[in-house]
Amino acid sequence: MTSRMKPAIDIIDQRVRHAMRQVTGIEDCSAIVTPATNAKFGDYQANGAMALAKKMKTNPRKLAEQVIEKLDVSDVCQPPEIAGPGFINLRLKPEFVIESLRQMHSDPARLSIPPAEKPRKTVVDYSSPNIAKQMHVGHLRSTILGDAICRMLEFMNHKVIRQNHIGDWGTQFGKVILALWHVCMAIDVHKKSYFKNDFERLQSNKDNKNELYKICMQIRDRHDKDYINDQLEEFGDAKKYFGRFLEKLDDIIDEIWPDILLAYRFVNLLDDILPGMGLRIITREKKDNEWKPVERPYEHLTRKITVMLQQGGEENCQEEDAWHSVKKATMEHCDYIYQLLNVTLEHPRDSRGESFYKDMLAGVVEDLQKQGLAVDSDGAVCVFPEGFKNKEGDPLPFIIKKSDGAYLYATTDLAALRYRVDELKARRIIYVTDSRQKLHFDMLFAVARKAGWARDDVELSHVTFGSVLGEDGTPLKTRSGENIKLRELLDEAIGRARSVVEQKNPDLSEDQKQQIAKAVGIGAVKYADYSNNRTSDYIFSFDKMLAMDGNTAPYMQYAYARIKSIQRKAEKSGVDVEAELKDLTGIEFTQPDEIALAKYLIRYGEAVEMALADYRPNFLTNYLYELTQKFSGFYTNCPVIKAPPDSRRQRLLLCELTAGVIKHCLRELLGIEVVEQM
RNA sequence: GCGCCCGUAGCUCAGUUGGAUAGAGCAACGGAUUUCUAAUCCGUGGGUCGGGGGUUCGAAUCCCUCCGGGCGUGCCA
Repeated sequence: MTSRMKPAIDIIDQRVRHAMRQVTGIEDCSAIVTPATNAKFGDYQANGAMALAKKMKTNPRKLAEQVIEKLDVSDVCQPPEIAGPGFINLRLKPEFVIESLRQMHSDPARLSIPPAEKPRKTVVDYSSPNIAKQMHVGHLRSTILGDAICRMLEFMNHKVIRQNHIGDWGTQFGKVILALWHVCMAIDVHKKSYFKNDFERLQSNKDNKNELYKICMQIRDRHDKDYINDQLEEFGDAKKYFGRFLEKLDDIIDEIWPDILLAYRFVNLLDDILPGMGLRIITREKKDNEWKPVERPYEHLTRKITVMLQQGGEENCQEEDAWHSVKKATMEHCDYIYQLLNVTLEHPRDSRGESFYKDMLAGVVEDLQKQGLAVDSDGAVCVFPEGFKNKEGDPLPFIIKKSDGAYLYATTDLAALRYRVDELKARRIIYVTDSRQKLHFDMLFAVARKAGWARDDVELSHVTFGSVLGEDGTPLKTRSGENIKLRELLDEAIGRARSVVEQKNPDLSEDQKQQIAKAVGIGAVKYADYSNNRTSDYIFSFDKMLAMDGNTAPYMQYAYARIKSIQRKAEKSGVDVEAELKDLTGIEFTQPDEIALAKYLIRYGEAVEMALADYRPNFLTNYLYELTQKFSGFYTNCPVIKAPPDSRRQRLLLCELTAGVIKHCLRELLGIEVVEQM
């Protein structure tokens, strides 16, 4: 039976608080226990007496003296000391440190970290790629940050429900369908990929308005002709070619996938350019049960398709299959990236895209109207939550239905939130998106609270993060201004790691080299992200993240590999490491490097706690970095294999636990692989 | 205009409800290798914590103000 103890800092905090309560009679005293700022003050310090003395207007030093009289920490620390204006300094007892190490050793799965006392069912909403787009750097942070949060929560025994809120509904829905139609026309009618040519022409003329107008007019003319050509009167919209094309789509989609991606970008680009040009396009609308050709502004086309689809109905049902095909192909790509990144997100298990909520959207709007929270405003349906103002100082709207009848992400997010609370029984919902969406989530939460869809027993939090920047300090893009594909970025990381392995350790087998390159390359990208404070932007640099010095994945992996090497060598020289660590009595650390490492090892639980409290993995990486630095000092000054048996045994223990912590933190909590040699 | 975030060493960044002398890495300079992986370690220099004011035993941290930057701000997500 293994016993698990709270981190020392929590034990001390509790005891000091108790003592403060006894002295002052005040219930909620705050002990403010932190790691000592300087080793000469001990291991921990309690600053709470000073803060409390201020509140009570008494002498802080005297209060501190009264507190330590009542303070019983004799099982954990040496007698406390008071310093300066009223710091209470605490030094861990060697026996406590050694006992803690023993417990960690006897509990390799948890390293003696107790699970949460009150597990909470938690929904984590993260990654959220878009349909018909390849994942790019913009998805990196949400995906891996969300993954680390899920891993940490699960480690602490919370029930986690991952929700990949895929962007598969809304405006881009119409764009995808239009893009598919272009691909169909290109293949079946024109027998050539005209949109590729058009796309390039539009791009290369982006500063020449006259030329753009001419190109758009040509595109419009072809579109009109194709559109009329694609009609079958008795069936309605786009049936002659497009209908047949959709029937075979599933079989050919892999082959034409690059075309679909390009056509999608073509439609997007066109949508950016068209407004203000006044070009009109032929389409049809059903009036009195009869289809009538009508002219509409070209730029309204994708929106029109979107609305048709959101309205559903028999006439609009042909796209359903197309939709599934595109989604399937997109998610296969995403799954590949997830596997490469080693994140615990799987399609379809964790997917619940925007489209999942489509039938709940009307109900969301209705219910808010019934409650009197949603009102008409300029033709749109809006909620005006308290405390939000626009530039004129007027109430800021949370728009849940557009004037053209379409729903927005506000509506979808409300429906999703309601579903998560009512159906998934979430008691905490964590949204991992970039900080630019802060206002949206603040308003979302305000509306959900006001509507009674999230009560006080449900915690809502928006975990924000900054942008990934290029070396020039602007958002990371290719030279031509496009988002960098995640796939390409990761491949390059692996390639760079590979060449380092090749250089440093050419004798390894092909398999080993590739395995190390992958672990190091992917690990480097993820670790670099984790080690930055999530709220700030950071500059992406392969050279820095793959450096062997400093707070990088390779440095941690190297430390781990060195320990493994020691253990292998020890075995080779006839030491049975496991047997040696069976009996852990009579240990006594004498070397400063041993003591520093031992004391730092037992603080792993503290680091996990801090990282989870604020969803900041950089606390974990900071801890790992300090741990490995302390290990390096130990490694340099304390030989293991050549040490006398008693000394060797306790040094092997430190090695074993250091490796255990590195591996657990990297692999279990951050999803970064370790390697036995590198 | 208003709101949110940010400004820490030449560069990239940490800094745990306000705590003792503000820390790393890179770059620069100087050392260490017959030694368990030198993909390493040790040392040196480098700071008006954007400026100013305030709160107090004590401020990079909290408040005010100014300067500089990023993002957001009614029908994208």
